[in-house]
Amino acid sequence: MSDWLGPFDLAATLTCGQCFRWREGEDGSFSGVAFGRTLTVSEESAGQAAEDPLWRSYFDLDLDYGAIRRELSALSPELETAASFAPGIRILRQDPWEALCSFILSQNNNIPRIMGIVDRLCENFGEPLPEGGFSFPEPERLAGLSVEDLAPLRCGFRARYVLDAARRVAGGELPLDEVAVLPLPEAREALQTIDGVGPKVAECALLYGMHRLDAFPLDVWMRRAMQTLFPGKSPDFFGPFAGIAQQYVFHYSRLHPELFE
DNA sequence: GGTAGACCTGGACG
DNA sequence: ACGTCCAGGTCTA
Repeated sequence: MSDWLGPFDLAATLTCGQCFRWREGEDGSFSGVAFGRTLTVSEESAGQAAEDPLWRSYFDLDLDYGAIRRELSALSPELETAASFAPGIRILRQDPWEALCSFILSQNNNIPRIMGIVDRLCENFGEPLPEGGFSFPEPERLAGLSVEDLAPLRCGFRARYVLDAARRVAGGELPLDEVAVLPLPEAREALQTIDGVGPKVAECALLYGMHRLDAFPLDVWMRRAMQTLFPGKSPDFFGPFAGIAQQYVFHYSRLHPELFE
C-alpha cells in the first residue's frame, strides 16, 4: 500500500535522465543527495521515505500522475504507448540552481562523464554531510572562483559557463525563485541570458529545477522521437503537462533505440 | 535570422 | 598503439 497519488517507479524516476546524483547499489537501492540531505532508498523503503516531507516533495508524490497520464494518453496512441512503458515516472522537484548548473555541464557531453563532473563539483566545493556525501555547492560558493579553480572538475569549456551562471544568480541579477513563476517565454529568455544556456538547457532548468511542467526540453533524442512518433506536431500539442509527456517519450525512446534506426 | 565549425574531455571503436 | 568519432548544445563567424 502506498499513500501517494498515482504510481511511483523509483528506478525509472531516477534513471530517466533528469538527475545526475543518484547511484544504484548492488541490491537495487539508490543512494543520493538532495537539498543537503542524503538518502538510500529502495522500492520497498519508498513508503518510509515518503513520510519525510522533504523526500515527499522531491519525488513529487502529491501530484496525481495517474490522472495526468490518462489525460496525456488520450492525445495519441503513440503517447499512450510511451506513457504506459514507465507510468511511474515522476518529475523530481530538484533545487533550481542544482538543475541549472547540472544541465549547463551536460551540454555536448555524455551521461557518465556528466555524473563524474557533478561528483567532483560537489566534492571540491560542496559541504561534507554528516551522513556522507557532499551538498551541491551554492552559487555564492562558486561565484568568486576562477576557471582555473574549476580545473579539478575537468569540465572543459563549460567551466566559464558555470561561473557566469553562479555570478548572475549569486549577484541577485537572476533570482531563480522569481524566474520560476514568470510566463514561460519570459523565463526562457531570462535563463538564456546566461552564457552557455541555450534553449535546451533553459528548458531543463525550468522543468527539472522549477517544476514547470509545461517546459519541453528538445534534445537530439527527443527530436528523433518527435519526427518518428509525432510528425508535424509541436510541443504545445501536449498541453500544460507537456514536460511530463516529454519525459515519458524520452525514456521510452532511449530504451527503444531500434525504433529510430 | 538561419546555418556550418569549433569546442574540453575521455571512452569506444577501428 | 594511436587516430577518429562522438556525446542531453551553444557560441561565433
